[in-house]
Amino acid sequence: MRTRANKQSGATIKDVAERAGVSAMTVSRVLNGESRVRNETRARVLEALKALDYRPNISARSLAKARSFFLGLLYNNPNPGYVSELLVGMMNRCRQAGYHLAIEDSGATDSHWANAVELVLRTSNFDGVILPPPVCDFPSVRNALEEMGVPYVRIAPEEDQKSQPSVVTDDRDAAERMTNYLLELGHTRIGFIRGDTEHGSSRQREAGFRAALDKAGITLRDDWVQPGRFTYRSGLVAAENLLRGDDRPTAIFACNDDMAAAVVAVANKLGLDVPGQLSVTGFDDTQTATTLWPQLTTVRQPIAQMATAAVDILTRALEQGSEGGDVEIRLIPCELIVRGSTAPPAR
Amino acid sequence: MRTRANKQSGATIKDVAERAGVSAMTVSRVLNGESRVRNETRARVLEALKALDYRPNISARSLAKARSFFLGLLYNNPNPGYVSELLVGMMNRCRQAGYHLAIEDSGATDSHWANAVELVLRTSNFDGVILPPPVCDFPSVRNALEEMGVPYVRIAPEEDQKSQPSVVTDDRDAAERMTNYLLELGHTRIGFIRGDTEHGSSRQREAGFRAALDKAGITLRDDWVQPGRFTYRSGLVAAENLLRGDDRPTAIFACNDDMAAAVVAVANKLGLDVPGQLSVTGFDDTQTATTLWPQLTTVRQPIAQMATAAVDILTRALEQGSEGGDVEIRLIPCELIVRGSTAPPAR
DNA sequence: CTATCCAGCGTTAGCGATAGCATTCGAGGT
DNA sequence: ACCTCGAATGCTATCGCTAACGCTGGATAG
Repeated sequence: MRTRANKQSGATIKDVAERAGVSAMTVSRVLNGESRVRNETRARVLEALKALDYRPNISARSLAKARSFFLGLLYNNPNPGYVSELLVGMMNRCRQAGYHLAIEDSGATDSHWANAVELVLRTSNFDGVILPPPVCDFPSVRNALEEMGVPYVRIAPEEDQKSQPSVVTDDRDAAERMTNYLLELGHTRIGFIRGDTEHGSSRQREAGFRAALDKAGITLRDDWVQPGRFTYRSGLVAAENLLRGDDRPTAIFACNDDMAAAVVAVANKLGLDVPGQLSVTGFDDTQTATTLWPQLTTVRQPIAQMATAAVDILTRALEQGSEGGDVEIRLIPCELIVRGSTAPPAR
Repeated sequence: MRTRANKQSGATIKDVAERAGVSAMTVSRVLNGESRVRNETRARVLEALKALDYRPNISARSLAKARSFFLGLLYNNPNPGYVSELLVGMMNRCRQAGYHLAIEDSGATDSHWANAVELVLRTSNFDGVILPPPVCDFPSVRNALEEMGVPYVRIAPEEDQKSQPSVVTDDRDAAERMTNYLLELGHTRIGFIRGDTEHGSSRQREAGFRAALDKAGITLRDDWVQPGRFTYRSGLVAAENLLRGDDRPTAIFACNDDMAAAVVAVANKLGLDVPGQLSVTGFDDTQTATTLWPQLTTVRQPIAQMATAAVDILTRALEQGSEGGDVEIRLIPCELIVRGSTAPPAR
């Protein structure tokens, strides 16, 4: 007889029942905090539970309940800081909700994912799946999930925001507020560095930036919008393009902190004082933002909050089953954080 | 009847068996690539499998096999880059080995962990657990695991390296090699910035550093060994202590890249050229090392390799069961990476 | 005083898969 | 022709737990 599963003690619900002088069903009821069990009976069961060091067999429970109590996180985010914060937030909430979190990754993008996802789901029985950016916008992944009938939440998706449960951010609005802040400081010559265009948030941020300039009646010069890929290195190139020559912007809005850091580096190399001669803003409020000197004015996304919200939405949907009412959407607003990298333009 | 578990298609092994005109047992055998099944039969089963879009129910399999096919990663590492790389490495290997990876965290340290770990294991049935640093050296965690009879591997543990399966690094040796490299460049005035003393690797690195100096017959000045906590900020303080005044070291060995970056920042502020007037070395070869200018000479730990090794060791031990032979220890050597932050001392 | 109801608990029947035999069937030995 | 043997496959009993329903006895209603 193989006792590997229950290791040493290996007390089953039956053993507990026997010791407490009740049926296994009653023990199960106590365990699940369920319905009516007399207090005295409950006490006896609890005593037996403790005495035998009972540990429920999750597989058996899952089988009977037709639920695995595992949520899957399908991620593919190259930003370790982001992922890390997300993970911690999710884990905490999962524990509270009685779920576990399993993670699956694949370095690939979009098309390669269909197979990976199918494979994963074929061998996992997740109750639900969480899709952070950019995976949340991969059609192949969403198709696979829908075909297999696996519930999922998306975090900060760009498309179809309303059709599926998701946690959405106001990237666009935050970018607009950030731009307004620069305008209020007196800047009119503002450069922009894009993020990876595969990320929806990247496009949102640009949209917000443009909207603010538009409303202020400022025309954006084409050569002041530079491509970037969220990496420090891409930021260097973009910054050099923006800052060479004398006819340069007095402020630069970079789509994330790493690229903003690159701007600061280039400015230093060119002998431009930040923020005296050049204001720089980032996005995300990662570690980089405060590691740098001067510290970056940036936009903070409450990542942990987004993580818990995602778990909440998903577990709630699972509890409700399919009768569940509306598609739940939760908006988590970003926060503008002003630090030392911005100032009024030199006159 | 609730079909929630198997969602739409919901074909069970029985359905497959029926369609293929065999017994469920035979299907199971095919699925597990097991023993003798006639080719023709196997083909029929495979066809049925595909036709019905069969997906095995992991819970049922786990129950019958007394194995969950889930490994738990208990982590508490504040370094997102490290964790992230670890995760990816583990996930890939887990997938290959037919396991899933579940993660559990708790912000707490040591003592607080006992409860957390117990709780986790009580509700999870992990087949085994992986302990990266610094959790691998928390006695409370190890005790809990041993009491519950859950197999585990440790990554880069400091204590009891031989008594339990683990993946070990040669931090000490690498630190010695790095120091020798500085000595060979001609440095004799070398400062050192410690890491978090809770991490075993931190102590190992210091030991290696001291050993190299010893062998070279160089006496280390007490005030040239500064405390640090692996953070950029702690590096700033340490660097200022080391570099103020004229009687300063010509090289600084920082226990990780972030602190080395801080040293470079302080040097720049003081107008010291790196590497002309000051050589700086880091450890870990994180993103920081190459983001900086000049790029850091550092030590690279093959984290992904350590991750896969850990999974390998654990799964192998699980397959073997308890008869398994020796405790498996795998050494993953570090690599010295020379970049631009080091040079011979100015004369 | 009897019918009704429900809290409190037990019984039964699976959930979907696999282990451990039992069974079948054809090949080869004597 | 009978027996042995092993490859290929089926049968049955779990694995540990819970849903669904059934039974009991006392409180309540009429």
